[in-house]
Amino acid sequence: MTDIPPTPPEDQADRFTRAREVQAVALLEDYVEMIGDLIVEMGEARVADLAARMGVAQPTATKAIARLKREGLATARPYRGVFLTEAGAALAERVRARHRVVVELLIAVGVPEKVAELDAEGIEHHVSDETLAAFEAFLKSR
Amino acid sequence: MTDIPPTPPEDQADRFTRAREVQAVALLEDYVEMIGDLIVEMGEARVADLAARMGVAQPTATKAIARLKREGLATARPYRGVFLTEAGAALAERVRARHRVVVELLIAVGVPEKVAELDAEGIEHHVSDETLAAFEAFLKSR
DNA sequence: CAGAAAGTATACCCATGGCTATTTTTAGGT
DNA sequence: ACCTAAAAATAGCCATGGGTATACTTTCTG
Ligand SMILES: [Mn+2]
Ligand SMILES: [Mn+2]
Ligand SMILES: [Mn+2]
Ligand SMILES: [Mn+2]
Repeated sequence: MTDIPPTPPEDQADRFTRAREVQAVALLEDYVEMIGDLIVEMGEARVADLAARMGVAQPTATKAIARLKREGLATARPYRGVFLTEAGAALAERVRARHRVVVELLIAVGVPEKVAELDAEGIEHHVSDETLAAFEAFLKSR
Repeated sequence: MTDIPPTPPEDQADRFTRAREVQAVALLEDYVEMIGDLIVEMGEARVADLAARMGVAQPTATKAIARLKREGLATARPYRGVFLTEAGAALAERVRARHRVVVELLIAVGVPEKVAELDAEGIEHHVSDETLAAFEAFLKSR
């Protein structure tokens, strides 16, 4: 009869480490998605519009764009708009698709639409590929 | 025939503002939950154990405890353990219950248990009371 | 009960992501 | 064309949350 080995602390720590890593990219994900939206809706992504939609001051958006550039997700020419790189556009597409699935799943299990939209904005970033696949399977099989 | 009024930018911004607010309390929630766990399992919550389980260096845990004290969620006597206040214990209980429900819901929609545990650690903080209620109703009605 | 080991606090460092105030550039109107 | 208004960049501030290195207590052990 073997005892159940107690979970070692560093294993337990993994989930927190993961959550912290996710948090670090969450902002980038929301920005690339929003830049993509603006380009589609407006033909271009201006810093002022980006800031307004993200609910931050304009210099905050400018700094976020600087980070996107560093990460190779966006380009920008001073006083002109912001553009997505290949990588940025690809990320935006994945993020947009995941966002949709998360909202749909929440609605499917009975969350009111408005609330689903609100909560999904934070939840989405923590949804792994495996969880996303499970969500899609669940939605299909209803 | 009225057009559908386009969502004003500041409304869109609300969800991002909310996500940022949630993020600010997420760490506190995980710490109080873990402090509660340690007290139950070990009889006391030591800084070193807390740090190990959270996956951070010891001074990082010490600083987090300072913040918990400031927020009225914990007390601590130097070189002795950490304790929860009434408010801290109440928060820990709510957080623990919510965590369980989120994990169960993920499993219920087909997410593998291991993955559910991982993803839930981040997701839980973004689950509003309304969404939590919907999750509970869904789990009950299966 | 003295010395060593372990645990904790403290002092600094860094990056992120908010902000306001100000400067610089671009765009528009007369 | 010029002047002005709007947009964007820059500078400088703050809090948070991560880290190392080191000092200080407490605890254990011979
Ligand atoms: Mn989001
Ligand atoms: Mn989103
Ligand atoms: Mn958590
Ligand atoms: Mn948790």
